[in-house]
Amino acid sequence: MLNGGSVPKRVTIDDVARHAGVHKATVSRALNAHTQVQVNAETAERVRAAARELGYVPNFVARGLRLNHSMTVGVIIPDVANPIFPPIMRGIEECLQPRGYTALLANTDGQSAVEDAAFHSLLQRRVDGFIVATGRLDDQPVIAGAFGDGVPVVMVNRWAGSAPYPVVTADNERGIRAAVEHLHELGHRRIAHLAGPANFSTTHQRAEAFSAVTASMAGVAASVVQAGALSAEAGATAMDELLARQGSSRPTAVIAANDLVALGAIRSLRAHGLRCPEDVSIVGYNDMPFAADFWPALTTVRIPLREIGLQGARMLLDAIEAGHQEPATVTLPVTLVVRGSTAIASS
Amino acid sequence: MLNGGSVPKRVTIDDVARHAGVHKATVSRALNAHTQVQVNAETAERVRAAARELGYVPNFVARGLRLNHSMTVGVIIPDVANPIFPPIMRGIEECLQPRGYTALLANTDGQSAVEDAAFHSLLQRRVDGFIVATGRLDDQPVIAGAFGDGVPVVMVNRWAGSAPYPVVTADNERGIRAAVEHLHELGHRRIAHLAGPANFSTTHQRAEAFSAVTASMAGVAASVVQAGALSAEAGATAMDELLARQGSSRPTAVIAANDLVALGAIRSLRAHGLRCPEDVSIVGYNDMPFAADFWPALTTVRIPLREIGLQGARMLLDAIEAGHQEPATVTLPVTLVVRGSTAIASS
DNA sequence: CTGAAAGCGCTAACAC
DNA sequence: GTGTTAGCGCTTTCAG
Repeated sequence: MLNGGSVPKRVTIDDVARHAGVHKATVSRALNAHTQVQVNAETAERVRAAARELGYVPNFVARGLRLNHSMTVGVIIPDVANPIFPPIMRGIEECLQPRGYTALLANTDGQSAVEDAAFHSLLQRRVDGFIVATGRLDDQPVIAGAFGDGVPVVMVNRWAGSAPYPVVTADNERGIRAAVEHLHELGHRRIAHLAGPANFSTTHQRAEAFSAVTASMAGVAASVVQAGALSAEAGATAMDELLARQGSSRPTAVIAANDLVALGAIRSLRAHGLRCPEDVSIVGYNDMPFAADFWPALTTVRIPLREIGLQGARMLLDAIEAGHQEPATVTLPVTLVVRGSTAIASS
Repeated sequence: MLNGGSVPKRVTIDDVARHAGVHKATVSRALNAHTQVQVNAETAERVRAAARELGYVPNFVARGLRLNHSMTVGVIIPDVANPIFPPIMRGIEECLQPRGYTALLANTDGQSAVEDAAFHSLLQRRVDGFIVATGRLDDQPVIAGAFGDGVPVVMVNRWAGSAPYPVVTADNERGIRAAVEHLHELGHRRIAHLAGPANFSTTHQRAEAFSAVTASMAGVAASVVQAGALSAEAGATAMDELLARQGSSRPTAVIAANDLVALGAIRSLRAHGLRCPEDVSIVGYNDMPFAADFWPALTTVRIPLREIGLQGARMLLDAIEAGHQEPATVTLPVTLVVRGSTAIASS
């Protein structure tokens, strides 16, 4: 049996004090970089030695209670298993770790109830701030409520409709424009958009941009079909619908709301005996990990996932440390990555 | 400006007590499911009303300090962006959340120094236990040291050499056996293994199993080449080496240490003008997300990632709540998933 | 430069 | 059924 029943009592600052023959206040001062100067060099050394010998591990929760912070931030995402989030989280961690913070993670599966519960749970744990990736344009009263609690929040990737939080996102308008222009240059004139849910800021903007950009191009016939979700299944269904409805004036190219939807569209094409890119070109969005290993390798708009996380975390920590935050919006640049799923229009 | 400079003072249990006209101890009792019975029903209702009106959020860190637990577990993984970990984390969360725990996440990139720092940082935050996925067969003194601290640890997927911790993993021997038998049935007689690092328990076992299984099969010529890491790049390099070295007696099938290595092997094949599966069959390991969307769709050994996380978390929480743990090993079953990357041997 | 004392927000004896 | 008291482990005035 490991740890047979009784946990060995953890060593506290008092133990170290006793062992070094000083008062615990002196130990505290000696061990904190900030206050180290206040204590005699050799006393400090004696304290450090005592701490080492006893295997002292400072208790951050006690310290946090006293100092009113937890050095902890809550990260709320829909689903770690959605491939765009891991890179964002890496970016977040990259910023947090050297600054002494750690992330408390919560998945919500996009369900409001779970989201509220997670938010509340993290609030109870006194996280110093939130990074939320579950923004929806329709109301999110609970998240919006953090505003009143004075806990800083930054939105990443998507933003919320109601709450005036800072957000770091990528440039949807330019991404879509690049995709449309790429297809246009390849000779495509009938282009469709497999749009994502209208209550995500990202997919909403992409759909708007698609309409705006195609409307301004002479000779381009644009159509939009709605995908019910940002999944391959929904993408396949939407593509089925497009293929059924269009008859002879079928589009020769489609821009999907994201890579998962694009993946579904490719499956649908295959199921209909059509080839990508020979019969229909497809462009995705996000450049999710392994997008280059699909068949065909996906042409897609790359968004700087890691950078979004990094900047979001940086903005949050700055706000935490400053004690207030400004509702800034930072929009990061995107780039079109041309691979095998787009080709010259055949018809 | 949001939260203009001064954070609104958080409401405490004392505020609620004052507002409800009772003592804070009564508030505590009224609000804790456990002790609710001790208080008069209408007093309790008055307290709840007061809490609601004031927007009281219990402070878990204060409570944790008093109760000596944090309702928090540390999850140490090499890299969230490695596709096998998100499903494991989902499994972990699935168990943690309903039981009131939340996960503190740390990535280590497989570097011992980072790992030690993460471990220490989580220890300072007084996590109630650890789930570690970074096991290595060679020594990990810091992780092993947790043993002495009396903090429960469970290893998931990989295990460590030195520390006697419980572990939940998948059956490597059977997985490799299934892969070899599948290839044998397809007529392959020259089979190679692209082995992973020998200091991971998983890839070590797979390599051992490969040798054992092929040795017991008449007429099978087996060879092993070492991949330097579990990445597509390392897989491609290893495959290059295999292709260069084998000359005319080139293997007709290869079993990779994992899907990433398999992906690299496929790229190498393509670079050499060889086709998969027509010229060489490839089987991966893990059935990582999107393995079915690669080209060709990967035949691979599926390991129950989510289940590994789920069970690992369950074992940990049980140990935390019991106050001690037994060094159990649970080995979960695997299944071979046959897709497009394996075919009948052509030569 | 160091010690004494107070208190962060909470819960658990212990009274009554 | 409810109030009083003490104290979890730490940092920070305030004295000296």
